[in-house]
Amino acid sequence: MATTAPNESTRAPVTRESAVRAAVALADRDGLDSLSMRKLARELGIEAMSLYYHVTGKDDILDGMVEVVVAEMALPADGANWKAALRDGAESARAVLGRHPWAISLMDSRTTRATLNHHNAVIGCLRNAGFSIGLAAHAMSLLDSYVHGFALQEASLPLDESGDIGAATEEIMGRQDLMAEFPHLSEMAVAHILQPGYAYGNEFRFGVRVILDGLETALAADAATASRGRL
Amino acid sequence: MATTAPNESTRAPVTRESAVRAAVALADRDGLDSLSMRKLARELGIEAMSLYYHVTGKDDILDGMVEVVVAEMALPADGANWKAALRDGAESARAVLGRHPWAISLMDSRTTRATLNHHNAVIGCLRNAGFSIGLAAHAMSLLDSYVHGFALQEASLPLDESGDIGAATEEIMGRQDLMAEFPHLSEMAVAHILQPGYAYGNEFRFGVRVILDGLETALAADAATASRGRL
DNA sequence: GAACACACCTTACATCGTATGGTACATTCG
DNA sequence: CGAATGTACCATACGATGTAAGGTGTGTTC
Repeated sequence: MATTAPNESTRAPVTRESAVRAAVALADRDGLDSLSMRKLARELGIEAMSLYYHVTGKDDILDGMVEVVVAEMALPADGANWKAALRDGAESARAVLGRHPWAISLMDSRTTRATLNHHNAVIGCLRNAGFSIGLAAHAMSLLDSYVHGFALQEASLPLDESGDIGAATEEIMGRQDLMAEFPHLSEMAVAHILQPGYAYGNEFRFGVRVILDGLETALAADAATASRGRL
Repeated sequence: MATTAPNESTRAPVTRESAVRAAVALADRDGLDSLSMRKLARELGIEAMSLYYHVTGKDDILDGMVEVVVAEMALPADGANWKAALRDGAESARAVLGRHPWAISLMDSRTTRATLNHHNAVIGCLRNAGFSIGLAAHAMSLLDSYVHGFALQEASLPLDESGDIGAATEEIMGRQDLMAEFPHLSEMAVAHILQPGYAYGNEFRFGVRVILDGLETALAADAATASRGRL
C-alpha cells in the first residue's frame, strides 16, 4: 500500500484524483466524520493548505468522492431482460454502498455527472422495456428509494465485524423491561433474527423481487390501458 | 412565538425537554449542520455550557430530537385492514420526515425507545394480519427502507419553497451539453417533470401501493405453502 | 445559620474549514 | 544567460465547534 506518506523528497505530486482517492480510503476506514482536511493532507504527505492547490475546498472533495462511488456501481445492462438488468444494478449499488456507507446521504445531496449518468441509464433500460415516461419515473423513484433506504438501514445496523447482528440484539433483549414493553419485537428477535444463518442483507433480495414483480404488473396494466385507448 | 430568549430575569428554567424542542425548531429552520450548542443556548437565553446541566452532551440532544420526531409519526392502527393501516402509517412517516428532513439519517443511526415502539407496532400489525415472523421481517424491512429512502431523496431534491422542482431541472436542462449526454434524462425532464402539476411527492403513493400489493401476494403465497404443508 | 442542591456562568483547549500571503524549484522566454 | 512565469507546496491566523474544569449566586432544608 502506498497510501501513507512516502519519503517526501521522492513523492509524486498530489493531484485532485489522488486526493479524492485517499479521502475515500480514509472515509472507508474511519468514517466520514473523521475526514478532515488536515488528516487527509497528512495521509498524502503534505500540509492541509496545500490541498487547496488541487481542490477548491472540502465540498469539492466530497463531490469527487461521490463520483468515485457512483462509478463503482454497475449500470443496468441493456438487453431483453429488464428485470434481471435492474436487479443486478440494484445488487451492485447495494454492494457498493455497503463498502462505502458514508456515501449514502452524500449521494442524495449532491448532483454529479456520475449520478446523472446512472439515472439516464436506468431510464433508458425502462424505456427500452416499454415503460412510459411517467411509469419510468415512478419505477426509478421506487427502486432508487428502496436501494438507498436499505443501504441506510443496513449501514446503521450494529453489526459486528462478521456481519452478524446477533450480539447487539442480544444486548437489547437482555433487558427484561424492553422485552416486556415490545413483545412483538422480542419475538422477532428470539425466533428469527437470533437464529443461526440469519443475515439482514438477505432481506434485500426479497424487497427487490417484490418491487420488480410489482413494476412488471404495473407495466402490463399500463400497456393494456394504452392499447385499449388505441382501439 | 416564545422561542427566542425572553427577559432573563423572568425566564422559566430550561429543561432537557425545552432544550430538545428548541433544537428541533432550530434544525427545522436552519438545518442540522448549523445546530450548535452555542446557538441552541443563545436561543434558550443561556450560555452554551449551561446546557450541560440538563443534557449529557450533544448526542443526548440528538437522541431527544429523534424521539420527538418518531413520536410525531402515527402508529399503524390495528384492525382488519392491514394494508390501509400500513399505508397511513407510511404516509404519516413520510409527512413527518418531510417536516424534519434532518431526522432521516439521524433516525437510522440511533436506537431510541420511540423507534423500538414504532417497530413493535408495525410487527404487531403484520402478525395480526397473518404474516409469519419471517415474512413480517421482510415486510417491515422493505416498507421502512422505502419510506426512509424516499424521504431522503425528497429531502435532497432542489425544491423551491413552493415544492416545485421545475426551477432546478430547468437550470440543468438549460445546459445543452448535458441534454446531449443524457438524452433519457432530458426527455423525462421536459416531457414529464416540467409539466404543470408534477410533484415528486406523488411518486410516493405509487411506491407504497406497489409494495403493499406485493406484500399481499407474498402473504397469500406464504399461506398457501403453509396450508399445503399441513395436509 | 450552615449545608446543600439547583441553574447558571467563565475560561480554556483541541480541532475544524479556510483566507491570506508566503517560498522553493522548474520551465519558458526575450 | 537572466528574468518572468507557473507549479506545488508551506506557515500563520481567524472564527467556528464540542466540551472539560472549575466557579457563582440564589433558593430550600435541617
